[in-house]
Amino acid sequence: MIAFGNNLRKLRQAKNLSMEALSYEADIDLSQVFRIEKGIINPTLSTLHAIANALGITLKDLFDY
Amino acid sequence: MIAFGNNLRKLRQAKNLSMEALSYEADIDLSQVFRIEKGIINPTLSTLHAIANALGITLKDLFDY
DNA sequence: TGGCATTTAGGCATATATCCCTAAACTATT
DNA sequence: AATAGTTTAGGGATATATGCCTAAATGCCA
Repeated sequence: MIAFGNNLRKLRQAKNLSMEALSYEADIDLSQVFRIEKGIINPTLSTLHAIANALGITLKDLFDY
Repeated sequence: MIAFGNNLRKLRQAKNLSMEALSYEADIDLSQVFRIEKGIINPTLSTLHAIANALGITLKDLFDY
């Protein structure tokens, strides 16, 4: 989960998105983005899907690390 | 979520595993496997990770559909 | 047809993901 | 130094994922 969070941060920063911008695009709460990147929580598939969409990538690519 | 469930069922059957066998290997409840394949619930990353491991594939491959 | 494995179904309790909130800490940039 | 943007942090309420249980329905093979 921590590995996934690190990868997400990398992907987000590569698109020059702030956590707030990503949370807006994905329609998930900023606190969730923070906790997911930190590996504090264990996101659900729907949240992962929303994040992938907001990043303009597929779920498959979200896990390509 | 339903699409993911259908794909999971395909992957599981391709390995000739029953839901019960997969639930045992992944150490998750049989009722969860059923509900995930049916798209009734929204699994967490840790559950998805356990399923991928039990299938002998990566998370990336679990979402390759 | 009978029995066995598998899938489908639902109820209940517990853990926790998610949302909404406030606010502090950190990082530029001026 | 001061302001603005961003990240980090945590508390509380609600929704729901998960585990455990029982049992019915379905499929399959002897």
